[in-house]
Order: sequence, then C-alpha cells, then structure tokens
Amino acid sequence: MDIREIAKRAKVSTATVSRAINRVPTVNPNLAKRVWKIIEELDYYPNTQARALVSGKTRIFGLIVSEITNPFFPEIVQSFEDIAVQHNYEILLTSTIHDPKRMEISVRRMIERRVEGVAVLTFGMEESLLEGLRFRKVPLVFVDVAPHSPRMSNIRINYLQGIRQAVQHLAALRHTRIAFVTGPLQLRSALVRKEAFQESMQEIGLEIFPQLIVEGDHTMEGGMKALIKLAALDPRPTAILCSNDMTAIGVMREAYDCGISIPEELSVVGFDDIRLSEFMIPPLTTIRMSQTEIARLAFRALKNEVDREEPAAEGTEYLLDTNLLLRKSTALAPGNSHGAISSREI
Amino acid sequence: MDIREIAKRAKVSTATVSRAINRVPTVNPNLAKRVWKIIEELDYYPNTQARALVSGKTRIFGLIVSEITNPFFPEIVQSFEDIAVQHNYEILLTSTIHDPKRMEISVRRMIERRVEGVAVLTFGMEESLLEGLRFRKVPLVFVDVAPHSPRMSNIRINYLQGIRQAVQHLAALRHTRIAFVTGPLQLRSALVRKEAFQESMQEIGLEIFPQLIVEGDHTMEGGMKALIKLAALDPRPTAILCSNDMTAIGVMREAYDCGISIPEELSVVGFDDIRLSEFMIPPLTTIRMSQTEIARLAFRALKNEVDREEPAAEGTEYLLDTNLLLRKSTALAPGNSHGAISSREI
DNA sequence: CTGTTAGCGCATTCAC
DNA sequence: GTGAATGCGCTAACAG
Repeated sequence: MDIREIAKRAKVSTATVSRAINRVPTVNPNLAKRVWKIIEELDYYPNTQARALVSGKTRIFGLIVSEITNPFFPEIVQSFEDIAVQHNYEILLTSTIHDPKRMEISVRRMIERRVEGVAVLTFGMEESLLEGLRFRKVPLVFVDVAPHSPRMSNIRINYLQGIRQAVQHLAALRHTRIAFVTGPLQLRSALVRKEAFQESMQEIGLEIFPQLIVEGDHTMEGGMKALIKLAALDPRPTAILCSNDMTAIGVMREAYDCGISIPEELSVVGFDDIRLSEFMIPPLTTIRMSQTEIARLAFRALKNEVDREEPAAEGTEYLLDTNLLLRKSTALAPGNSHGAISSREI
Repeated sequence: MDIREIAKRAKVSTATVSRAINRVPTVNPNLAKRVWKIIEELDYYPNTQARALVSGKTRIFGLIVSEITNPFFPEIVQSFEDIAVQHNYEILLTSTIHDPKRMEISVRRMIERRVEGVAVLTFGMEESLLEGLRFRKVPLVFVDVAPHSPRMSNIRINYLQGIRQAVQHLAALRHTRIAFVTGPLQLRSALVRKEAFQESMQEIGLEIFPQLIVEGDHTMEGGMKALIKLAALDPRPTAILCSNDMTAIGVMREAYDCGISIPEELSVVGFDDIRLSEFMIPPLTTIRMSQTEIARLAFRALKNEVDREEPAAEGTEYLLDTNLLLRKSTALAPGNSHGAISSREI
C-alpha cells in the first residue's frame, strides 16, 4: 500500500498523488478529490520515513528532561505533546536522571533520529554534552543557560519577580527569620533562585542569616533533611521559602512528624506550582512558574528556528514571569497573632 | 556525510561499510577496523530513516498511556524507555487524557510513523479505536483486556491476590465495616478490583454493606468526595480500601480536613504503590503493582511478538502479581484498642 | 569475503 | 497542470 497503488487506482501519476497529499495548490481540484477519495477508501497513510528521507525533514523534536518521574515534568511533556501534535511534529522524549551517561545516550538518539531541534529542559545540567547537536547545527532551546550563539534560544525565567513577591508577603506577615532551602547549587536555576532570595531580602532590609540558608536537592527527602536542620536552630525560623515544591512538600512532611504545625508555627512557601501542591495539607502557597508556558515557549522557539531562513546571530531570548500564588501554608509570624492590633498600637 | 563518504575514505564499497556497521561477522576484521576508525573520526551516525525505509523496521514502539500527568505513569514511561534504549528501540509516547479523539490521533500517529508494536496502557479504555493498528497487523499489548487473537498480548494482573491480603489485614485488625472506593467503573481494571474486593470480603464471611461501596474516579478529588459521603454515614466505616493511590490520597486529605485522624479513627489502604504514597502523612499502606514490572512485561511482549516467526494464534498472556505493602495508614479498629487483650478475654 | 546494483516510498526536478 | 525520471541514504541480493 503505497503512493503508486493510489496513483494506479486514481489513474494519475505518483507525482500528482504526492501533490494532492501535500495540498499543492496548482493541482486540479477534480483530480485531487479523486485521489483523496481513494486514499480514504484504502485508509492509506503516507510513510513518514520515506518522506523524511527525501525531504530532509523528520518533523521530530527532541525533548530532554531531567526526570520524567519528577512531578514537575509530566505537565511539560503533556503540553509539549499537545502543541507538537497540532503542528504535525512528533516528540523524541528522553529522561537523563541527572546522569551524564544518559545525557550522552540521549544526544546520540536525537542525532540518529535526525531531530530538527531539541528542547533541553534540564535547568542547567550537563549542557557541555550537547556538542554533537551543536556541531550538526540542530536548533536548541534551553532554560536559563543558553549561550548567545546562532540557533540557540533561551527561556529566561524571571525568578526574582515571584521570589520578591514571596519574601514581601512573608515580611508583611511579620516574619523576619526567613529561611531558604536551595536546590542543588550546581544547577544554574537553583543558584539563581537563591540569589533572587538574597536580593529580595536585602532590598527590604531584612537580615539574611547564613545558617538559615540550607542546601537541598529539589527532592522531598532533601526538604525533610532541611527541616530537621532548621528545626534544631534556636531560635527557629518562622518561615521557610523553598527552591521548589517537592522540597516544600518534604519540609511539610517532616514538620508534621516533628509536631510543628503549618502555618501556625511555621509558614512554608514553595516554587513551581506543581499540581500536587494544591492538594497538600494545608494547600501550599507557592510561586507559580507555568509548565504549560515553558512547553509552549520551548516549542515556539524551536519552530521559529526551523522556519527561519537565516538563524539570528545571537540566538533568541524568551521571557517567562513567575508569580506568587497564595494558598494556605503561610500565616502571621508566631507571636504576632494580633498583628493588626499591634500595628494600630504603634 | 553519508555511507558513501565513509566508503570513499576507507577505500571500500558502501556495502562493506554497511556490513561493518551492522557487525556482519563475515567481514574482514581489518577492513571493519578501518571503517570504524573513519566513522569515529567523522563522528558519523547512520540515518535511521533510510535504514527504516529499506529494512522495513523502524525500531519504534508506541506507548499509549491514559495520562502522563497521573503519577502512576511516569514510572512506567521511565522504565519502558530504559529497556527500549537497551534494545535500540525508540518510543512514540502519547497520552490520551481519556479522550477518544486523542486516542484516535494517537493511533494515526503510530501508524504514520510505522511503529512495530504498541503498548496500550490505558487499563481498559477505548480499545475499539485501535482497529487501524489491528488491521495493519501491528502487535499490541494490553493490560487486562486483550482479546485472544494473534499478535495480541495481555498482561493479566492478579488483583485478587493483593486485595485479598489487604482485606484480611483489615479483618485481622478487627475491622468489619470496610468501605471500598472504586475507580470509574467503565474502566475494566477498576471493575475487576471492585469485584476482587467483594470476593475477598465474602470468602472470609465479612458483610458487604452496599452503601460502603462508593464510586470514585481514580483522582484525588474523587477520593475527597468519597470520604465526604462515607464520613456522613452512621455508623461510619472504620477502614477504607481504595481502587488506587490517588484516591487514597484524596481520602486522607479530606479526612484531615474533617478532623478524622488516620489511622486511629480510620484505616486507609491504597492500590498501585506510586512513589508518592510513601511520603504521605502517615505513609500509605497500599497494594503494590510494580510499574517497572508492567513496563518490562509490556516491552517483552512486544519484542517477543516482533521477533517471532509465526504469531501465536491465541496471543500470549503475561501474569503480574500484586502484594500488600504495610506502612502506617492502618491500625486496629477503633473500640478495639486493646485488641490483643480482648482476644485473650474471649 | 567484497563490490556492484537495485530498490525501499516518496518529493521534486524537468519536459510536456 | 501533469507525468516520467531522479535520488534521498541505506540494505540486501547477487556476482565475482
């Protein structure tokens, strides 16, 4: 069942069938209709491999994520798939699990399948391993870390905006001892979040206590360990801002085990707004970084690059904002339960 | 950069290059070495499309899941990817979101890309839409629902084993009013779980109260709603078995909001053992259905079918057990807190 | 054991 | 506006 079979039955040449399928406008409408009729009768589907071979376009984009099992990523994958399908693209999805060897294999798989572009959503890990793709002039899109060179796009996330909102929200609730649980600091985006926290504190004159900045690893376990450290301090922090939601969830879980009630004794703020965060006990106040929007931007960046005649010399930047989303995991700092009254008293 | 370029530089024919690449044993080792040297020097990667076109083998398996954003599936996707890569296969992943239209599009995408087989991990939804694949003699593997026909494999899950263990565990803890929150009952696997619950209750002579069987939908929201219904009953159930972990998580969340403490006032058991369940408050006792194992079996089923000369007339069945995994969300039924003593007293 | 050659299914020249 | 012919990059059949 191939294009020739269709041609024979429609009594036209294969060229005409090809043109009909690709909706070349110059083809006679009657012929086109005849061809399409046969195609549907026979339930014929063009062979993508053959098309790719001759056209040089595979219509596949690679999507590299750090961990598909991390709840942050499936939303991105889903959105990316939606958009890709709308544009007749297929996805080659790989998950590196923070393992350079897997990243290497990912790159090899992408090259072998001749993807037209790759979205590298690892938030700053192992970009050096992408040399093979760069060398082959495959358009790439990163989050936070793209070099300014041709065919490289970057989604720059405005971490500061959301983090500043969170810090000011906590400050407004009379918190002064605000802790920050970072991500793995070799991760570019984790480092930037931490710096945004420090900047946000400084600009409103809040003191940054070094022992209140503890390193996590963007996992629940990391959050649990972080809380143990922070809870041991005297005095304890009254609020904790976390580098991502999984960390915040770990913090909340450990707080429960330690008998620290949230938000009464401890306010917690997350980052990402993964879907789960809404279902925490209590629902987690967090900084929203739209996964859908990241997927959208990543796809658009790749598509733009593929469609473009001449690649922009400096690559392209896309911006994404973050915003605080209030739920139930923050409250007035303990000892300020009559905060409204105190302020009147002043 | 193609096979001819390599051939020219290695001063051999393209056929020899091809043979070297494919490690045909008859090729002269010296020539092979020479060829491989050039290949690595030039960092040459064979064009998969061309290979697929001529060999008729795309080395792609389709993987259809119901919802990638459902935490149950990413583990499967990850495991499936791992195994696929080991066998030099690529995955075409699609997520149907329980939408027949998306299922249709999935099938079309699979056919267009000429996948060699498809794992349909939707647990009993919309199989009728797979006709196009069946028609094209594409091997298929299902969970629970495969018809007994050629090229169809089935992973039959022994739900009863785990559910029986759970029911007996609850019975041993003196629970008699045991509720069951089902999944969406049009889902084959959800129906089977419910029946397994009923059978497990009956066989140990425990009464099944119809109002204690409430329909959920395998989501957290469904679990929350279910608990509201069950909590309104008088007397209330003292234990709830859920058709999946997401439901159990919803139940636990709503119990918290209602001030019902788990496990003291209410025992909860889930099903699936998604990774999250271990991190619940308290850690969720659940029935383990290994996602890794499902992925493994699904891949193996497809691979077997592809490698087989003649398809088995009746298809093939693979079995997977389920087992209760004790954590912290169950306890003696309330009013039996001195259960050990009571039993001595009898 | 190696090279020559013919297609795999399709898009795209180029004549007509 | 349509058809015949060429070739995308590779494998497999055959000849040597």
